[in-house]
Amino acid sequence: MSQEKKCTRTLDISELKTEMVIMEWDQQQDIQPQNQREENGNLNVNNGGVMVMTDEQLETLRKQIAVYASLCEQLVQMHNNLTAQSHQHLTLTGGRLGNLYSDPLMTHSGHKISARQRWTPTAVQLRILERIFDEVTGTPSKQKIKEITSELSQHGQISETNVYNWFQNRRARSKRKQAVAAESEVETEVESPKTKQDNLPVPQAKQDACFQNPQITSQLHLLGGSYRSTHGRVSEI
Amino acid sequence: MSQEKKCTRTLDISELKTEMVIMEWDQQQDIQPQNQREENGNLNVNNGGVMVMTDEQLETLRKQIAVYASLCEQLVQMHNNLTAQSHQHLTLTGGRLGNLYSDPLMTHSGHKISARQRWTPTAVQLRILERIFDEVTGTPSKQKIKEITSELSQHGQISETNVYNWFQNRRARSKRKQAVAAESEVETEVESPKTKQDNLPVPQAKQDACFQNPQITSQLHLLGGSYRSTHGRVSEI
DNA sequence: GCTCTATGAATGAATG
DNA sequence: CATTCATTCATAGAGC
Repeated sequence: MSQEKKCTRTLDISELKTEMVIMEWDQQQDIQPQNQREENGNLNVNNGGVMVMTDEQLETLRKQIAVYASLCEQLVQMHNNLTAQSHQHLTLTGGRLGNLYSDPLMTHSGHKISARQRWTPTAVQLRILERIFDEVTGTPSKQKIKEITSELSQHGQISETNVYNWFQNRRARSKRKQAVAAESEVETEVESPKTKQDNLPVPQAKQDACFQNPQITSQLHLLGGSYRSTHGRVSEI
Repeated sequence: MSQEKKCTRTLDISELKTEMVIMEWDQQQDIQPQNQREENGNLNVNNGGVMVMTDEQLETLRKQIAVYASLCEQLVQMHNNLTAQSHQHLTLTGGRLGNLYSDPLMTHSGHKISARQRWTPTAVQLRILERIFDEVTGTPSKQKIKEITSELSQHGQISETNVYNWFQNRRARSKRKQAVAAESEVETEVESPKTKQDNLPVPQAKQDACFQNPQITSQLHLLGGSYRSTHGRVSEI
């Protein structure tokens, strides 16, 4: 990465921040336009299928949309700056959200490269899973799995097996992580005299000891993602 | 190294993260129905300027916001993937839902502790690993891993996880190499050389509607660029 | 410096 | 559950 690009990025982010602040204001209006259900007292819908709201509320909605639009624009801009050299660019076409459902991969020369086969939790699903994971001890029962699956299916393709596997893996890896963590805890107490490089001229040798700490390491992987920058490969959402 | 530069960016993004949490509240409505917000009185009040709109119109607004919100989330994820340094990650967490997220590793005053660095075996370590790899068939037991780690630590920073991963990868790739080699023998006779991206025989994706809100999934495809649904995990403190 | 590749690491799924 | 396998993601370095 070049120096210039970094500078640019920082700038973009700062601007983004500005917009977000506006959103906070919006949010303080405590309007819930997103709410799909006609909650009691939330929206006043009369018999004619007509909904009544104040100018102020409408204005809030509009502002929120504007903020999001602006946000998206800037995020896209940011992305383009980041990938300015050789990667693909994003485009936000007009205010209208077009329906470009085409997957570039699929449309290229009929060469179908398949999308991934294995399930990948969406951000939302993952959040929910993590929450449940913290709440519950042990692997959820069969019934519980069903419920969770049901809930998660609202946010993307998922099966009970996925959920089951996820909990199995999550538990196992959480456990192992702890074990290793405890291990390094002991190691840190005993200062090993030979831990440093008695071994010489390897330039890479200087490393922050922190990266060896499993606790930290796991947390470093905050949000993984599957974004393939090389070859411009794409797959579905 | 470029630690300072990363640090700078961390500052900006950490703040942005905070704002993003707020941004997300829209989406949370469907996910966390049990979370009660103070909705009463907000939309019913019509003192003075009263706005009347149909359900349809309202729905349009809602959708638009939802689309943008989702877009933003996706964009943020893309950003994370592009700037994959761990502490540059933006995070969208259900902050308003009692899921109080705080990154213990990152003081929001902007001082990062460490960046992720991946382990790189030294020449000596590699030689030892290769030797052991040839000696042993299959995966070394945990005990064995410990021993190896211990030995290798004489020659540089290393953790058991590193060793474990190394063997996993080494074995997997050795295997794959053989398979590909055998395959290409047959291939060369009949067909032109295949790229190594050519695997994954399963044709069409069955996870098209994999993103959270089904009604807006198609619109998310408006992004002409390459990205796909992400997987990832939230730090568990 | 920009791209490409080898490879460390993460993780869904499978197996015992 | 404990391990292992398979696949993919991300990146440090090599090469142009």
